[in-house]
Amino acid sequence: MFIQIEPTSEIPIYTQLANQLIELIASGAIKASEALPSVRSLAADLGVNMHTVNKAYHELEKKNIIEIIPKSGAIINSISANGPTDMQMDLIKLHLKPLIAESIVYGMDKEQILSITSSIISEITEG
Amino acid sequence: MFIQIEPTSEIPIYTQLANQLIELIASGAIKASEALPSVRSLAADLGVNMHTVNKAYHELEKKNIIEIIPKSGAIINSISANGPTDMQMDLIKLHLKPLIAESIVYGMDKEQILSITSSIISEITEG
DNA sequence: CATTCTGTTCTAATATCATTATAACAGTAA
DNA sequence: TTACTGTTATAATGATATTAGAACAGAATG
Repeated sequence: MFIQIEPTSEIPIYTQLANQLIELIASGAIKASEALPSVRSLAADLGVNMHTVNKAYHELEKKNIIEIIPKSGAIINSISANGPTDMQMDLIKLHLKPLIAESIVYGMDKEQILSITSSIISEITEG
Repeated sequence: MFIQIEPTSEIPIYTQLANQLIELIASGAIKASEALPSVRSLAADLGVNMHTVNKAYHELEKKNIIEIIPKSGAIINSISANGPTDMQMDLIKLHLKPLIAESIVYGMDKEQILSITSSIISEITEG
């Protein structure tokens, strides 16, 4: 499990962790029905508190990305074949919009924005 | 100035404000060399504290989107003709990556992601 | 020149969030 | 039965976010 936490980042540790787990799933490095490490073991590996990891896992569960089985562990849900739900789509757009607006203000045009988006997708899916 | 603040949002007020100002600039609703309202008047309009607006303005100044002239006011910088600086580009990518990874996990493919990105750009630039 | 407006700075209080630390509990797996 | 699991509870600490009030000094305006 290749995860790197930066304790001094302005991004909360549990968010960094959730984001990196999402990237690992998106890349295929972790696959559906596989189990995530226990909150205690991952916390020990990363040098953070158990509750911090637990919080990250519950964030992923809220997004329907993993399923937490009480007193047992967490397993990864399969990637939706139907695409995102309306709610998922709305949240993605909500967070995407300010970033795109910022890109425009920085002087990027439509082609440039689509180009870096495309390159990030390749970066994730092709490693 | 069409700005809507949701006090109960999990997104801090100063971030909501900064984001909406960025969108107004990206859309052309506010143009370069125009002055932003004073922190006191905008705070009164929005029903928030002066310091909250001041914080939003300084966020925009850190991003080189506006220039704050001490004891005078804030004016909007012109959109960069050279495109983003390396630092600006890196930050955009850093924040874009987890969103794109999340989209992939939700079952979106490359074309769908590029499609909604394109639609958001149109939404911003064409109103 | 005097008034008003401006951002700046300071202190202060409150609320929320993030993180860590222990500890105990109850279900699961070996 | 033993070890491991997520759950829950309490507590403390530090950082943020927000509001409030006040004073200061430069800028704009009449």
